[in-house]
Amino acid sequence: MSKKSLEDYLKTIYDLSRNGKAASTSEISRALKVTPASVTEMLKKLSEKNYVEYSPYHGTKLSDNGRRVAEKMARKHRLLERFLCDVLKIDRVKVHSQACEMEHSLSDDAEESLCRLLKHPELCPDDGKTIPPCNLQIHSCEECIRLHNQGLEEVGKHNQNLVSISDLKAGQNGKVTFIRGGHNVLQRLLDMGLTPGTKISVAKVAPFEGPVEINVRGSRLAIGRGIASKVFVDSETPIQNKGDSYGAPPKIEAKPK
Amino acid sequence: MSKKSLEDYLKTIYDLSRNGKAASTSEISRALKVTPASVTEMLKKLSEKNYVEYSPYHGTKLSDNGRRVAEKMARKHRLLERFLCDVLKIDRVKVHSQACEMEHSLSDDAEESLCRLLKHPELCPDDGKTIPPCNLQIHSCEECIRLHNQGLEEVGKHNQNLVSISDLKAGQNGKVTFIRGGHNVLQRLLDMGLTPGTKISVAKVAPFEGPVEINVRGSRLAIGRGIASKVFVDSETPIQNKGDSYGAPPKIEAKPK
DNA sequence: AAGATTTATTAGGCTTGCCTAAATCTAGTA
DNA sequence: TACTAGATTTAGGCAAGCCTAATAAATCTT
Repeated sequence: MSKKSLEDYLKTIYDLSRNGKAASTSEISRALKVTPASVTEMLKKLSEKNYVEYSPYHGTKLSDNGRRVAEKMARKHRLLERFLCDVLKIDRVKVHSQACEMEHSLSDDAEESLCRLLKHPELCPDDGKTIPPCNLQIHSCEECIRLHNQGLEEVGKHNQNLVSISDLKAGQNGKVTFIRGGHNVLQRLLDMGLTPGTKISVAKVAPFEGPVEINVRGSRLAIGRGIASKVFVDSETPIQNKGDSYGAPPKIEAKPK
Repeated sequence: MSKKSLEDYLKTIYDLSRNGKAASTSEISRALKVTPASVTEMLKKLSEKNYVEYSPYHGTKLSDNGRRVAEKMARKHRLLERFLCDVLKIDRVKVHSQACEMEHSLSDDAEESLCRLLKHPELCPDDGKTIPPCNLQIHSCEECIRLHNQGLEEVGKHNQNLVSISDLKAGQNGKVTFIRGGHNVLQRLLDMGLTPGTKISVAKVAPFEGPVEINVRGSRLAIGRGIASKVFVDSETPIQNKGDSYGAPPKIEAKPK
């Protein structure tokens, strides 16, 4: 399977299953402009390689593995859009398709440099979706800049699926792992005791972009949605599985030749 | 034929035939890391589509058409190297391979913006080769900036194969069409009468990067190699055909089925 | 200038990702 | 619960780009 088609399929499934539901074959087919038959074929391969959980006739979801890849692509795509838009001043309507082309060939090195160049942006210019954080083994954008200034080229990578607190539902919990933003943000969070390593759980999520209430070290804390979106946790409870439309997915088996 | 393989083959042939000689099948095969058999197959297709002049057993050269594509790719590649190197500060040894990946997906829009962002660079950081000029219908980098500041998005494109005066051999001639550089360069050339539209011919080329003597409007002029490399002409005599290793290339015919 | 060596081409296959047409499953409706 | 429309999967094919092995042309040697 070529890198490009792997990435395209995973990205598509990622986008289609953001609501927690499994992506249907026909949705994928429409999004990628290939026939449903081709999609089925591909899903079997992706499932074999453990990128997706494919349940014939019932839809497809990403595995942790697949989500990792998809999130990486989403990050590269959105950073590229920002770059094309903010730096190269490309017409906003052309930005999306050009980023789609380039996302497959942007190296991880270039991705990180681009992130620093763009000052660690938060949102995609095209659709306002948040840009997933990097997978470097660091705890904040501050640290990224500091390490880079010190000339440390090689920074370890982790593979966690980080989720912003603002994307968590009430009841979910996790450990603070990454903070997006500079001095100010970092300082404010420090003051509230929300430093990397801290375990939190979400108590209540106010509707309409209102504040999020979280439990930290026994006490209750309300933080605005804005700042919550800058705090990423390594989630302990599986996210987005409540809209699950089937139980234990019947494993697909390779047909005998 | 996919865009990527088309571009890869043409770029390879372009690089291999810079000395004016036809590229051999085995050289291409080595460069692209595919077997000679695969190269032969591809050359037939490229020849059918008029990208190359393929003379079985005797080597391959780019057609004007093919050179245009190859030059475009070379430009994108080298601009990308500059960008990765100068702006993203990517390790110099990694820059070439990353640019190779990205060159196929960089749009023409982005190419031009990148050129402006990088201040119309002249040389590739990797190997010091010159970056081919853009194919916009303008006569200098000055004009590019001016038009862009006026917010004129759409500028016509021409399709000429521009060649730097410093790449011409004695006896070749052409019409000045594009000048790379800002005010200073433009002014100096203006003073010498070398403005866009002027016809020139090369009288003598001094060895070891020495000056180039050219005939302009009846008088003789010696200019340094440095400034000569900034003046591009639309060449009237076919360039690089003296090392020709075969006469009229026997046309390949499609075999009957 | 005739064989030996290198270089290039042809023939025949393989894999990937796509397609169309036919069969099969699911879900909604009577 | 049986039927049907729509969604999905299976079966069989095709084109692109690559490969290996066999053949043919060009070039080198003596």
